[in-house]
Amino acid sequence: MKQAHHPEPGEMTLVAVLGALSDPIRVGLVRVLADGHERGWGQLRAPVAKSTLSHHLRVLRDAGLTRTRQEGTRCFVELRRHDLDTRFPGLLDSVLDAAHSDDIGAHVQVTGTPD
Amino acid sequence: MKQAHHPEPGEMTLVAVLGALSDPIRVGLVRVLADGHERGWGQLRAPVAKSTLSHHLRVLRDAGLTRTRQEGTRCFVELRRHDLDTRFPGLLDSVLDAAHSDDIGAHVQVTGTPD
DNA sequence: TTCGATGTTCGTGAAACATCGAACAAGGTA
DNA sequence: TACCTTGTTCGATGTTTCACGAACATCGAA
Repeated sequence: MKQAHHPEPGEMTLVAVLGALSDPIRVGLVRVLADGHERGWGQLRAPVAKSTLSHHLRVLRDAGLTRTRQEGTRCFVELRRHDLDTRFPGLLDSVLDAAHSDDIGAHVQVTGTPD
Repeated sequence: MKQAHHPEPGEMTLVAVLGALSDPIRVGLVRVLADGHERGWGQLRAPVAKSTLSHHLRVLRDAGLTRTRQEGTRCFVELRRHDLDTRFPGLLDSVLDAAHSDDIGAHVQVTGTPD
């Protein structure tokens, strides 16, 4: 389990961010993380195999949307809201608004148990 | 040359719009159209073959970002800014701001001659 | 050290995408 | 009518993406 790369705000590209958000599952993940809380992998419930979920989380991370932290064998994700808002002002909010009103990615859920 | 389908605002989906914007050439096209003027195909200068340009314009149209009008054998495009702003408030503006500050899609140009 | 839990990576296949050139259709023009 | 211009569609090709299960690596607990 190697430490993944997180792009600096300056390394983030608009096209990569929009590409990362052009998938319902990833929009669902972002929605789930939008409350600002860090979540453990295990809390994330998405209708895909774990390797596929790992893939989607990687796409989000590589685009700079999320930050991954490792603690022992557990992993935690959080939304890089501040970095995003600084780099692309207003973008995340408008996407979240639209995702909410259209209920995109609703099949991605988070369990109540903290781990 | 058949008449293309334009989705109603209610038929537009967030994921399709973001997917359409996850390509530098298409972002460039949107930037060029962002001044609100209608443009003829022939004014659009992009570093791709004409069939590829046709493809990109179709993706934009299918996602609901642009409207195509036909006049004789010429075609004209314009940005559906009002529809976009109504359907996904703030989204287009934040994307255009980001595209401008990062100069995304700058290799897409528009010639001065109206046709 | 052995086992179980947690994620990542690999190998693979299907689908989607970007791209091109060639062929085509339709409207003007000579 | 013949030709030219304009844009679409088609077929081929190579790349990327999404998906899965299996194998692997790592850590903590028994």
